[in-house]
Amino acid sequence: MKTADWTNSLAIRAAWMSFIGRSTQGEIAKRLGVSPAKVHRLIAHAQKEGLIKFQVEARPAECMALEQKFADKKALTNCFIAPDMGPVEDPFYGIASIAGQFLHRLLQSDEVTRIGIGMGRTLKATVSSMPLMQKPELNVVSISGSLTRRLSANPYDVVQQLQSLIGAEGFYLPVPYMAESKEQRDMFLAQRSVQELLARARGSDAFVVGIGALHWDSHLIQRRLITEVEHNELKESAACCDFMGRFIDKTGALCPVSLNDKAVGLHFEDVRGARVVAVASGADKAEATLAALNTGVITDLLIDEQLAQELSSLMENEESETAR
Amino acid sequence: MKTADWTNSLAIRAAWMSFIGRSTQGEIAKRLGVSPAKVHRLIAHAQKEGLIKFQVEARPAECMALEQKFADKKALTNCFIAPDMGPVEDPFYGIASIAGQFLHRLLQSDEVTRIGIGMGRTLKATVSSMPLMQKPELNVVSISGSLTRRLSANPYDVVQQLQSLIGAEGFYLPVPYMAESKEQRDMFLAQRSVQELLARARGSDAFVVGIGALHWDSHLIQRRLITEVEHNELKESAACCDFMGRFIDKTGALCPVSLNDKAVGLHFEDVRGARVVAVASGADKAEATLAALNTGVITDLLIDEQLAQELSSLMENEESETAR
DNA sequence: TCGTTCTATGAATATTTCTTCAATACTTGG
DNA sequence: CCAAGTATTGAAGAAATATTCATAGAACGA
Repeated sequence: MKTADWTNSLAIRAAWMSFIGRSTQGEIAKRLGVSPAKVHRLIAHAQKEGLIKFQVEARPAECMALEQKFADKKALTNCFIAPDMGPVEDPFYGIASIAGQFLHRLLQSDEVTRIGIGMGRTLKATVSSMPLMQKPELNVVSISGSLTRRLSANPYDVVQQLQSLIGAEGFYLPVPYMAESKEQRDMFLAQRSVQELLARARGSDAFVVGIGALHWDSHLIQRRLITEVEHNELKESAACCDFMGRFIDKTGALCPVSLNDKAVGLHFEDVRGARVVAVASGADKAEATLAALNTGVITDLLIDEQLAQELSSLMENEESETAR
Repeated sequence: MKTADWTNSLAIRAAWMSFIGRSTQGEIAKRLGVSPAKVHRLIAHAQKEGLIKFQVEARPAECMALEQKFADKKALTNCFIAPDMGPVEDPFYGIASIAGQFLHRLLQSDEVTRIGIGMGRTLKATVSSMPLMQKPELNVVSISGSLTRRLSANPYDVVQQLQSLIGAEGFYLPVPYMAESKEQRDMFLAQRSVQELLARARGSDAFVVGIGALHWDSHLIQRRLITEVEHNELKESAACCDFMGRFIDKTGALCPVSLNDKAVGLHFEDVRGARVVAVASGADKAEATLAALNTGVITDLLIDEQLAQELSSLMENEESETAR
């Protein structure tokens, strides 16, 4: 056995003894014939490798109450809220953990043979926290262009990652998220290969999408996916959400902006009626999330508690406005 | 909110912050506004409630090598070996953890709508370590009598536990594991209800069974499921394994003992060809496990490393004998 | 072969987690 | 309403875990 293998094996064994067997590192050290410090390092190594997964099989009552509320008011099949954990190293880990589990279950079930995947940091983190699984017959397809306008690869693309995680086949859409113009979009859409990929995407059994907020620091701006001119146009309109590349107002209606003729990916109307899982996190996504929910296409909502809190109060306002 | 609910909610939140958020108990205490000692107690509480699950997504190379060997030599679909963790509080926890995960996956998949369940400590521990899941449409059926000869309930019966874990319907076989005599067995089998239950059991998509070793301290003797006379008869024969209530020798053939006309549950020939998952642990089960494997009905084997080691050397012997 | 650099190790130490203990609050039976 | 028992609490101390540091050993280039 090679040294690296042997070290790894030892690390895994130490991890088992520590987490499953609940032995102390001292006991493990004695049993394995190494120093306690080494045991600690072995376990730390195994953790960094992502070999060890924790799972808390419950959520605080406050979260569950909000889940119920959202599910009722917005007719959701499922709603899960990751508890707020204060300022931690990785702010996505909570939502990623809960969404990862959900997605894992969804993909295990034999209902899904083809899954359409969107983009975003939260989605990326979600897939990172999923346990290994084998489901080679699954099709993983991109539902939106996954390049920047400069045609460089988008670092938040998750198809690749999910594909290799489950040993499945992946289909990218090698076009930008947003075309430069309506004409350029039509040019992309005229391509046979793009048409085929979009048709394939449309035929998915389930979709997993992120929700984009519109702020100056949102990744659309930061990553130069849209120009400042386009952004100003958005600001003039009532747009508060980028949902699947379309810009909508808080009622979930499309806004009359030129950008709405530039997205290359699937339209949210293309997925209406299918299983649509939305994953989002951060209180600043509240308006956007409400807007996306109001399109009525989302069936499953996975968010963190901060967003949930904010969303809850926004929904209160929405109701009192409607009542008036 | 009631006090108990609130405490629980707090415990769950503390658990999230500790395990998912990786905060120290001190940080959590500050954030939650309680003393560090209380945080520790909250987390300990959540652990005792079984709300926190650990998972090590890998096994040492030594285990995987043995898994491969067994899968090849005995034509298994799956083989998993739980790493040895030395003397720990609960010696079943390792195998239970790995078998629980396996069973969880098996039941998630839509292949299984009815599952036949055997008996035993290892099986009991396995079900205990399974995560909560909802699958109310699943049928859980007992494949063997689950009472003692004195018709008291058997503490190792797992149907009840699995049933309530997944919110499914459970079917017991309200007869002893072993009848007192062939005649008594026939009397039980003549009962309409028993026939129906056995027919239902036979129709299962998958079976999960334990493997019984024959020692003086085995639970057959200890729990007075057989008499000393019967046991002596077994000793005269070459029997080394109780597999689904039938006594077989190391080649997997039925032994000519009167006890083999007394089991009330399904015969292993009834399940041949179906998915048969065997769970066993402990080096003293090695002969019995080899015997059970040699019947050729087992498709999936879940054992611990001690048993695997012993089984491996027994298989070496078996081969050299056959070669002769 | 030698020297340089980088990595891996265990002892020492700092930090965190867990347990004990004394004190207080909360039940419960009279 | 009171008293005795029981459960809960935080502080303090014990145990375990994590980090630092000095050193030894391997890997690489000359």
